Amino acid sequence: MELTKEIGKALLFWYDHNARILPWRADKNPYRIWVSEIMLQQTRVEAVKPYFDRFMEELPKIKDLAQVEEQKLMKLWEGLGYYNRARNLKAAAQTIMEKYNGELPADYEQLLELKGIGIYTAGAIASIAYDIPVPAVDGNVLRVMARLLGDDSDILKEKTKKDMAARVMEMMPDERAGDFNQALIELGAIVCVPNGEPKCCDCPWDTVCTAYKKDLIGQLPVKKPKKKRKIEKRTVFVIESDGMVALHKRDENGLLAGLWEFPNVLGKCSQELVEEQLDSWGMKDCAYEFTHEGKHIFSHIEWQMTGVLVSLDEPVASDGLMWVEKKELEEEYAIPSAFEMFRESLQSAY
DNA sequence: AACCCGGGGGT
DNA sequence: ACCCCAGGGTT
Repeated sequence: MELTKEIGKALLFWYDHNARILPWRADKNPYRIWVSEIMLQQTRVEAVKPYFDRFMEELPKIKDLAQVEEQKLMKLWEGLGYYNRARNLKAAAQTIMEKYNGELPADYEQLLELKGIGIYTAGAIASIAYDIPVPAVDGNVLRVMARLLGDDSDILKEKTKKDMAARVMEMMPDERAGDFNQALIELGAIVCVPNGEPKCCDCPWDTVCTAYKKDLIGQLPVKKPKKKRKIEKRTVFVIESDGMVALHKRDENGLLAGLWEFPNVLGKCSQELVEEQLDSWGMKDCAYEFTHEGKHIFSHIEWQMTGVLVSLDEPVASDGLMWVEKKELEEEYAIPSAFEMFRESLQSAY
């Protein structure tokens, strides 16, 4: 089907009357737009909101981000997931200080070279912050375009993304590239939704949408199915003594890299295995109790966890364990959400 | 191209 | 249980 600038303008008109008011839409500050785009990667608007303002308040300038301590950075990101996004953000900030005089470059190719900025994000920043006419094709746009065109290509394929980007450019108005890209995304987020019935009656494209006309909305877009999650059983130890708790720093590579956790081991431990493990930490014959079972679901792994609460008369120095005050734990140490449920057994330990 | 990387909300 | 989300990096 033929896509025209007129179709694009109709969407822009709709956006002008329906755009949500969001913290990062208050102005066109490139730094704010950059941070918001990174936070929004694979993350819903509602999840980002509480993090964004706090982040900008703590690190108002790119220079602040370039100099922030790792520990503080992780604490600001705690619970948001995909923690390498934050590390890449800092690395890119340092590059910007060194190479670009502290200013985010107004150039698609230069943006693309920065860590954590891929094809989508480079397009989003270039268009939204600088009104450079480039596409910004995310999951929303792919869904909207597949339906608009009645296209059953696998939207996860790189070729499909490239083709769709070219089709987007056919509609892009001569001005307001950023608003147009955001309009496409906005349409996908609040009208042409993925779960449940899309609100086609509210869509500015109801008269041109191929999927709507041919009643294919339920069958588009096409995505290759993903593989199943693996299940991992773990035993998690909440070890406390005198207002302090033992933490372990995760490996710098892999899942939840470099974050803090309650010490834990693979597998569901029997009493014997629990005592063996405590023994290896030099906590022989101490009081402990099994607390609760819980699960945490990641994209590709499911943790089924068993909690063990250990109360010691005094902290014991053990290899790989670090004792911290409970207050420090809350204010300084970033602990991923998977362990959230075990914080409560810490409360009840007093 | 396939895999890894979080967490939460909707159905 | 399964879907998806303002994706990017690594292999």
